[in-house]
Amino acid sequence: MAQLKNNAITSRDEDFAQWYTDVCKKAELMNYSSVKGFINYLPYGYAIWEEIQNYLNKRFKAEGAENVYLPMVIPESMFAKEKEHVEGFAPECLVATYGGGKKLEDPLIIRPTSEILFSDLYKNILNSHRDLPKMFNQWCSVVRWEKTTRPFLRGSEFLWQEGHCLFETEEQARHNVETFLDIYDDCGRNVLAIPFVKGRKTEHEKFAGAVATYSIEALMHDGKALQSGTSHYLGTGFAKAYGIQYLGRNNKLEVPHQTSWGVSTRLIGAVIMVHGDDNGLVLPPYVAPTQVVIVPIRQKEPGVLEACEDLKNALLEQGIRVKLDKDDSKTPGWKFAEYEMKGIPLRIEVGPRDLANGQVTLVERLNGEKSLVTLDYIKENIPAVLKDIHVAMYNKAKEHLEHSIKDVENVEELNAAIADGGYARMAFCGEAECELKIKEITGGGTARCIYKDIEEGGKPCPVCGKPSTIIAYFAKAY
RNA sequence: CGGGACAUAGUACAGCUUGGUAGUACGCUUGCUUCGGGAGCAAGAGGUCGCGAGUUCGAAUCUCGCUGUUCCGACCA
Repeated sequence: MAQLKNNAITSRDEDFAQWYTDVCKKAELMNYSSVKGFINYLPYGYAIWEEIQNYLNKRFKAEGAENVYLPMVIPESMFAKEKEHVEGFAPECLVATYGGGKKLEDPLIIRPTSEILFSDLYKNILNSHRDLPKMFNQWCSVVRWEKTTRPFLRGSEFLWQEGHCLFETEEQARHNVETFLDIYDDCGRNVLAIPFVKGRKTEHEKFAGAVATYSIEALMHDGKALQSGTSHYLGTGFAKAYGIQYLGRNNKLEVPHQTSWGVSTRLIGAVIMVHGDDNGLVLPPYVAPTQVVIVPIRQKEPGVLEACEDLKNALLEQGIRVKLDKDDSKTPGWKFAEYEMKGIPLRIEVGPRDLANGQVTLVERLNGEKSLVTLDYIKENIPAVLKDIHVAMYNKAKEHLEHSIKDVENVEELNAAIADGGYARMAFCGEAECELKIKEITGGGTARCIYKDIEEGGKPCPVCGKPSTIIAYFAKAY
């Protein structure tokens, strides 16, 4: 383990991976549980997840999705029906084989995802075209027996939401896939201050059992991509395998078109790796569990705490998430460092010196800027300041993303671009074989998603020479 | 799943080579003084040295096995 002072973290540019782990631990987002590959989500980390949930739940419900909760286990016999799906997930399933001290005749698979259980549910409740569309979502955790785990990025168990919908027509289903991908994109733009590239996945990268997968892909500070959300058009494959049917407008049995979409606690990892710096976490204001922290200085002096409480109440009334730290066993300096580690967007320092002039000190986490402002200014302008910070963070991340994108035409250029970090756009035939070769040549570069389809007359694929059919974003990914 | 590193108090580490009383710093508790960038003094609490075998009169230290964490690959949200 790297040599660290007790409360210091590894420099971001010196060792990004270690920096990431340090931030997760020192900002008290998580710690390691005693179960291999499983983490404890600590209050501060979980609170970030709750902010994401709050935003998404509102958006989902506005689209007509309803929250449900289904069993966490799937009988093995039921699992086996959709062939591609099984092949994709079977290797990473955790299976319970004993119950009540007896060996189970039909072992229970801990859900790695719930397409099957939703299909089973829909089979039973769908009768008529009048029941459609059906849009169910569930917030839950899933288990995948990962070989390598990292906090929030890849865990044996992670928290997510999975929406599962049924539609009469392919068109409606495909529209739903787009709608929810856009909601995820909005969540990045409006809440996480993270810009994405988004698009369809290549055949090689798509979800096991899907007709088409779409994803949003973020760019981390170290130049690697992170798949941050997916939306799948499942076609009728699951419906057929699991016997979902309804009586259509024509009085004939029809098979519905299915979709599923999800984001996970991986988004927390994205926030850390997009915005964090050498002082720790930097949280975008709208996902920060605490947006403003008030630190009193010499709080026993008359008037200091009163002024703090007054400010706090004024901010609370405006719906701002504010914390007043009255713990006088910690010095202001300690608190400054602590709240910077935790990435709280704004800090207000309230001490007798400034207060005598009717002022307080306002400090921005993002750029460290300190300014002396009046109490009235605080009471009136914090929402605007938070918004400015959000915009600045989004723009900074967007500049990083856009600056990284390079258009390349052959494998040599692709290799160089990927070695530089960030995304490279290149036309190719879109076949899995070529993608695998590209991965080999570039030492791990994969097609993240498709930028554009080429209708006709594509240049020869740089790998196999067949006509190119797509232009894809390539990058190394987490 | 392969390759490397690591495992000693809540945290970060020393001690191991050459076996013989469990250490340091920070944190924690109590009290006082402090408070505008990780405070000072004083007195305390806190450990079956990851687990299991073996060698030995005696193991944190030597040997073997296991487990976990971490980094780099392969595989996947």
